[in-house]
Amino acid sequence: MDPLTEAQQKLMPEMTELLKKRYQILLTIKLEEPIGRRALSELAGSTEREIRKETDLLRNQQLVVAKSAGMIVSEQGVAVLDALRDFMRDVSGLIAMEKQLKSLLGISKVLVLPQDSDDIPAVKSNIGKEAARLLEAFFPQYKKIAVTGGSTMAAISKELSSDKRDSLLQFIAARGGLGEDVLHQANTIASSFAGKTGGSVKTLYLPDHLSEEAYEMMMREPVIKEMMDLYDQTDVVVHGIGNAEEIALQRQSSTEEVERIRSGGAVSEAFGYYFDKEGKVVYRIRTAGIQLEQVQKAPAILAIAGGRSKAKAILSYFRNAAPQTILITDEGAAQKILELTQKQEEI
Amino acid sequence: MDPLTEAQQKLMPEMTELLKKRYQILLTIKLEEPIGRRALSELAGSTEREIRKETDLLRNQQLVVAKSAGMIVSEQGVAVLDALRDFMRDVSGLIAMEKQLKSLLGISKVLVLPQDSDDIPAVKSNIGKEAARLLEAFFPQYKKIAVTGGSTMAAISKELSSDKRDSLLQFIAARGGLGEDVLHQANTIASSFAGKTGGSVKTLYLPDHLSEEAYEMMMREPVIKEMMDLYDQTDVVVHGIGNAEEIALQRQSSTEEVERIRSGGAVSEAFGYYFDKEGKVVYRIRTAGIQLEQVQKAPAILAIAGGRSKAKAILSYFRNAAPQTILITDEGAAQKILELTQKQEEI
DNA sequence: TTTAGCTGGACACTTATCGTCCCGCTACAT
DNA sequence: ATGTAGCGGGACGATAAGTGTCCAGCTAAA
Repeated sequence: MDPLTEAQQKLMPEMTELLKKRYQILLTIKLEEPIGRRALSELAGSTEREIRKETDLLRNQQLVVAKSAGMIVSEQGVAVLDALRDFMRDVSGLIAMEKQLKSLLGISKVLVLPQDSDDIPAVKSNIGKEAARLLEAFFPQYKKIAVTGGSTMAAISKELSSDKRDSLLQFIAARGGLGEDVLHQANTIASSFAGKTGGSVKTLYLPDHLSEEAYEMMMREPVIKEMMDLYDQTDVVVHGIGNAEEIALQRQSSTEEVERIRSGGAVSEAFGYYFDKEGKVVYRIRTAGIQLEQVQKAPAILAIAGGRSKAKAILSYFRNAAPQTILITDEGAAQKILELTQKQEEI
Repeated sequence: MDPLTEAQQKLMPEMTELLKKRYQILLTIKLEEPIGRRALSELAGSTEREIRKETDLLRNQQLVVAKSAGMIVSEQGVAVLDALRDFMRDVSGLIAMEKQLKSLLGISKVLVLPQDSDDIPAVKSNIGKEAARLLEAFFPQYKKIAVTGGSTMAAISKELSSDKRDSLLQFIAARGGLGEDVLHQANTIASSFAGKTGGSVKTLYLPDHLSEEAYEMMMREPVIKEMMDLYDQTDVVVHGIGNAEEIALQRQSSTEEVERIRSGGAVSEAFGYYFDKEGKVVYRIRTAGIQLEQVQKAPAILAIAGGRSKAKAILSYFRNAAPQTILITDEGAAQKILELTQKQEEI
């Protein structure tokens, strides 16, 4: 780190926290504009008064302007965000974390974003935005993109900029409809991606919890077979990583399933597979969808998960993840992962 | 200025003031160490509590350590001071001020130091220190140095580092003994300089307020004549600049003299000469000492004066000062000077 | 041995901050 | 056209933080 910055921090130790807080607020406003105090305080995870104090300051500094519909970031504000982006990543130690995680997880790229989405819901939007930027960078080269479901994936679709339209893009739902909220189903997300980018969409509608015979029969259907072939040609896989138990409960799985997941020691879940803490597959939901092998042979894989509560799941998943996988996460998760592994080393 | 710093300031406008304050306190401790809270609060011009709050912080940051004799700056603290020195000058706009003053006063070099010695007595020590560094840089080249009196000059002698000893140096009292405090007489200062540097000293003892005849007679004395010749060979002149009225009062001048000084519109004083606001000599104390012409033909001249109260005097003196003169002043004086000249331009 | 000056602790008091509610307004959806 | 949700700004008692001031105990120099 810059020796000047270090000296500043020595003389003003409160600077880092204060800068982080204000930067986060300004960033959140930018991501959600126009937004009011109350909504902002929800997203930032602080009280209305706190938000008010800081936004008053930001307004005085002419970084945001207050319109009747809410606050928006001024041109100057955007400039400040840009100027501080790398600095904030450095000063928070994010760059150092990325390096550590890269070697720890054995993958080529890790992106760690500020704060913790467990504390500050707005961090999810930022993760979504950066994931969207990364994904968009693949568009010229790769056209067949498989996407899963989940709120994390929804955040990405929100942040896809519509000025990168490309009608050749093909978004493929990586999984069939499951017992999840329809808004966060892979099918919904895939069509949302397509809508934002002007690409086409391939959805997969298969009810969850089929009997084995029904399942086998469906797999012989041409529409379904076509999807299975598409999975083989996938260029990019974009997926979230979940906590095994949470996901199992969300899906209203049968008690038998939950039992198998529990007894197998499942920690993480991704595209229908459950992994234990060694990264071994301990269970798989019997529904159509992309195969683990198909994911791993894709040229590019984006794995997205934030919040310290996901640390264990991330660690579990990356025990056997493909080396070309790119992880996009946040400070909270990254910190926790490094803590956990450090403890293990001590033992 | 660095765009990153600018962005930081936008997001944390209180940073500048806070940094300045803490930097100044740390610097003052360094200059006066070991020093206690009460003495420090006097020098810094703030309350004991304020000082205590900040020094507690500095101690927590391990920039200072508290010994029973007082606080001293740690190694880390010195590093912080060094790292921040140029930054503070930049962020306070001192560098910009120096440029403006250089062209305004028509001289080649101006050094502006932080804060205002009218508010913070410790600033004088800093001015003294920097003046000492500048003077020391001349030592290899120039050996004959004429010095005047005053508290400013005393501050320099305090800060002369004794590890630059040079027995060839010759310090010449630029003036005879005047009705001033003996501690701040040119003679005292000159011998103090000599003591610190290992050089020799030439003092000039002549009572103030001599009759004209006695004065003429003295001037024919060999000891005195020798001094007059030395003035001709002076390499460096180091002098302060005073407010005409203050100096006149300090010297317990006769009412006649004070009247002449007043009616002449004298604003500034330096080495016994009084200048009006156009820089014209309006009066000269009849005592032995260096001549204005002798000063102006010296290869190097250091003029030192700080505090906004000295702004008018500085401005007055530099109306006709030699272009090789170097001004060492502080933020308060510099700011006031620029304000004053800006007002004149508006009219 | 005395004394001056230092740190660290203590405490009442003032000041600023915070949580909370309300108001009038605007923009959008009905 | 009209209702309504959400906005910024104002206000104010409760509360926490900061401030001025003193004292005890200690150390080092005179």
